[in-house]
Amino acid sequence: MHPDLLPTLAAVPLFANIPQPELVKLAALARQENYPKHAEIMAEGDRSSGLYILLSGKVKVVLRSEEGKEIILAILNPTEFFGEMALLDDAPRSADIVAMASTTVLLIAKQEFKSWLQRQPEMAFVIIKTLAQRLREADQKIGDLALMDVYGRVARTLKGLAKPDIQGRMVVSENLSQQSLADIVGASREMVSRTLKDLSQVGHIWFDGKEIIINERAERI
Amino acid sequence: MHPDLLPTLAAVPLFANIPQPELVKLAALARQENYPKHAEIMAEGDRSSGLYILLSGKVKVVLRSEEGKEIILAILNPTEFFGEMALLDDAPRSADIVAMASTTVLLIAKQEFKSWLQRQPEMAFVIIKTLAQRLREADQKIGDLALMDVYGRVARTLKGLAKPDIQGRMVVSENLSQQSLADIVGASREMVSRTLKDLSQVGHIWFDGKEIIINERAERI
DNA sequence: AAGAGTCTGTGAACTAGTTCACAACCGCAG
DNA sequence: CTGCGGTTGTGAACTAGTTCACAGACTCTT
Repeated sequence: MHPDLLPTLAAVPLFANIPQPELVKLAALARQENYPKHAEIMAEGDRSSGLYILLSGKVKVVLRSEEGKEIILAILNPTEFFGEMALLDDAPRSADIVAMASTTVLLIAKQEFKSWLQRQPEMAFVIIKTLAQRLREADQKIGDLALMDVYGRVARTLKGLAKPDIQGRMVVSENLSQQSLADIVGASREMVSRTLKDLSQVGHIWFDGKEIIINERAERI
Repeated sequence: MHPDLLPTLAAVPLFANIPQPELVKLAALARQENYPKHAEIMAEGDRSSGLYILLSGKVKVVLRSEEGKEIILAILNPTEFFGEMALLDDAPRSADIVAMASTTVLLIAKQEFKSWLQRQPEMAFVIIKTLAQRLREADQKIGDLALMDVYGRVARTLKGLAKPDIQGRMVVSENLSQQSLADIVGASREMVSRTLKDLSQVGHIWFDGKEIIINERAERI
């Protein structure tokens, strides 16, 4: 077991309210796995292997068409979990999980997790909240795809990805390629390129090296 | 209280495993409400009022753009519930609920529901499963919108709506207008009209009065 | 520092889907 | 039966977005 696993576990929202000694037991039972960039952590159609907790790195949840087009459903960061859905309803996975950087995950076996869920009803609530949150975001994305044009989707996505930096500016730092952004908004890479140009010409965004700064004063970016 | 409420309640999946006497208490606490066709049961931005259980009728969950375009996120039928999301995370509603026919709902107050959830952990599991199911469907819809053309989306949607009838044929009976179908797949009414024509010309579907029969033998409808 | 691979910008042709406009149709209230 | 609101079919013009093609910029690696 990795030495600093325990403090990391304590920071996972899913394990909030779980007493320290219990976490130690969990850490002993769980397995750590490492994946290089671009590795497929789970593939569509897989039967569930367990609950994954992202310890470091970054993963994307994607769907792919036969022609190779892909859409990113979500990007997950450390302390977030995935794999719970297939776990809970025993249906095969419906999306792929791909490492966007070198990442390590903690894998909790299905049975292990289920018995935990029974003993720690608090965890069930965290899961409910997370699922509700994700469903809300998914519904919004459906709305965006059906009701907005590419310009609007790109603008909204940037806003969603931005986090305040030290100077209080809203910054998208992710080091996100135009292709990834295109896969998030469901548009072609070229279209995203043109849209970013437009947005920066109107003054809604500007570039600082690899980062994108967002002008919050524009109400309708 | 409506006389045959109790048997109806017993059929609600959310209340599976809840002992009869408890259900009686619940029925006493809950309120019934009626809505005519087209009525807005909940509007976007509302604060949560409680958990709604659909007793009879049919509702749609929709998002609307400023220009009046709308996309149907889901259609709910009796025994299904809604309103749980705003309830659980206290965020304002993100979609509208509109009656598609004359409908009656059972409204359980927020506090009521929450204390139930505490006392009946079984209910939490049902909710988790339902949310997981809905999230799965939402993700699929995102994939459809981003990766398929209108033809594919209409075909898939029809398949999803179809239910086997007495003769074992897969039938969409819902009495669904082309406009509604268009709002489900995220396309224009005209496009749906043309697509249905195509699908029936190729022999993937055909019409029997108001019903649409789906040819299952076509693997790739 | 050179070369390979990846990412970005942009013009031009193309196409899926929208929008508009209108005729025909259906079902039902009076 | 008659008329009227909602639904459907279809042509034609238009447009947002895709696809293709290619040039330039950037960034690793060795």
